[in-house]
Amino acid sequence: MEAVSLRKSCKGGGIKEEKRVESSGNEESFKEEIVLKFGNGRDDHEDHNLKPLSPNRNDNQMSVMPTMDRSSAEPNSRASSSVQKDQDNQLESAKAEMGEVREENKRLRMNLNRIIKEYQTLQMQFYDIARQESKESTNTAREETEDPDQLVSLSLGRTSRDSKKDIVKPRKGKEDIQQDDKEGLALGLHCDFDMSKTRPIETPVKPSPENSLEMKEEEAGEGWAPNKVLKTTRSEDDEVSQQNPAKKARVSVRVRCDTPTMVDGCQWRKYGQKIAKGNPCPRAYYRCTVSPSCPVRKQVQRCAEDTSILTTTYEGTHNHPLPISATAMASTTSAAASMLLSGSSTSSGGTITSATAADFRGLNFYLSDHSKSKQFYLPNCSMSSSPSYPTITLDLTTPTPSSSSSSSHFNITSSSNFLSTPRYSSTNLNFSSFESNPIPVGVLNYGSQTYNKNQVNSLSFARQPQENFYHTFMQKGNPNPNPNPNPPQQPLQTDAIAAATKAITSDPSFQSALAAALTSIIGAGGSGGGGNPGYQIESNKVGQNSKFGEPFPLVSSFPSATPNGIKCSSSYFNRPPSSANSQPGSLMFLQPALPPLSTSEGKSTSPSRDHVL
DNA sequence: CGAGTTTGACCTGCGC
DNA sequence: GCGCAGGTCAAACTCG
Repeated sequence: MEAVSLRKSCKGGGIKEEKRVESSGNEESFKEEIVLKFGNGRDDHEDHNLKPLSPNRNDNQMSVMPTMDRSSAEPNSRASSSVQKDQDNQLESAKAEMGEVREENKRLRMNLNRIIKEYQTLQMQFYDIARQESKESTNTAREETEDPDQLVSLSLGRTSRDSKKDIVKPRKGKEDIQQDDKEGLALGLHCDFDMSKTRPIETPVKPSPENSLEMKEEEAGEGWAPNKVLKTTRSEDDEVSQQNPAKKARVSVRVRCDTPTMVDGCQWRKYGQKIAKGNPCPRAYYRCTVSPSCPVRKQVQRCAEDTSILTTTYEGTHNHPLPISATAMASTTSAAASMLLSGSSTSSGGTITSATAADFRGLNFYLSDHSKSKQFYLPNCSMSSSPSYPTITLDLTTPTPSSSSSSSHFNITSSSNFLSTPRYSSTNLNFSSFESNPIPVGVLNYGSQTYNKNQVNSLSFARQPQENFYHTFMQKGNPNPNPNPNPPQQPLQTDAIAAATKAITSDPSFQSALAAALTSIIGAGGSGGGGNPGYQIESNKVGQNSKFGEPFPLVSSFPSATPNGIKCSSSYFNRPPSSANSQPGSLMFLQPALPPLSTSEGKSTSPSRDHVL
């Protein structure tokens, strides 16, 4: 996909040429794209990245051009010379594009900085308001500030209790977290609350300036009218949903696995099963049983046309502490949900919503308007989603033949629908083909603090220069400059990096979503084959065996290089610590700071993890 | 025997 | 108002 656009500009190739390039050499093309995207600030990195990668592209060209020459009936000698020229032209145009990308990155960075500042300002303002409110309701405040469990509670949405706590919780939590024993976990989670403090989405009763703004946008834009939610919610969720329309955001995770359900670290009890229309495969309904009052539910259904694809839809907010293994998924879904809502409700400018497909290049970010189409974007999975709920889908399956991303491996595609102010939207993150792409396992570093167990890699989403971020990945993923060390592996890495970079610079809230998603991918890729079949998806009962009373590791480690793919992307979520025996790298599941569910304030100020962490 | 699953009935929202 | 479909309930059943 990216290769197409690049070669277009370089060679002015026709459609036929583009198609060939895309089909035969997109992996190398992705490398090239990554270089362009990441080589934005420092020449040394640019050079380092470009030089070893250029041969790849040339090799790719060599493999492609003869075919094209044959089609144009040119002699071989002329063909080779033209290939040389093409290569030179490509180099030049690539350099030119690098410059453009550099400029773009600068702009994005400036935007990001500005957003961070705005966020900080608004946060301060909100804290002042919150303190005033907390004085008025000191009783409730004391109660809830004394609840330590809230520090590790993840939210897909917000509950009324959460909101109170959010308001009450003083800012200190953000600093305390860094000294917390459970740093890795608490960090993101706490940031989540920090975000929620600045984005009190569930207080229609007590409208603050932010809230009123949000409500306006929701009603006008997304149509997240509270009335509608009130209608659709039922007894258990009434308390929550009445106050929080965003509570109903759903996150679907599509994984390819053969087991009945995927293990996400949480404890579920099946309470129903139904044959949904259009899909002969029954949909199973599960309820979180970690806490009796936990309102979180999930639906599990196999894809009708590809029964190996399992779609798990999460809905609701955990009102209890989560084990690490569960927070991995919870953070992913939460991040995705937050991204969905912030993205779908964001009016414009500087965020992912304004990014065009061309901007994202390797990224595919699908948003479908459920008010118009009730189906997910993937034609091979027709699981319908309620039009009442915005749904984001993390697609962890291999790309389908009909997928527009062809063989891209990390796709977050922005469709025009995204820009069309959908009433109810569905977002799709397509992290494809990681089965065959064991990514180097790194440590996700969401801020200035590195939560690094084995000090193998440092994958920074916050303050590390992108060049380092990329370079680290490249070193790990492709230590050998050999043009074809392991073709299937590289694209995912580079694509993921490109995706991360672009997304991060585009939208801080998306940063969290992407970070969590990357975490998933990395873990999945690393935990796959390599003689660890036990890491593959487990049955529900197996998952239940990991009782929550047992200690959960703070750090989950995975083999960094596994030749074989995995069958279920979520396998790592419940992976026992003992299984991390052969890890050259390790992965710590940090909780990305998730702006809980979007508000207009969050949109305009785009809370940044950089700031929080 | 307790916990979890199955499954038919029931409830609710929505479109016509 | 009616029918459809999604979602939930709860008694019966299964399993360890």
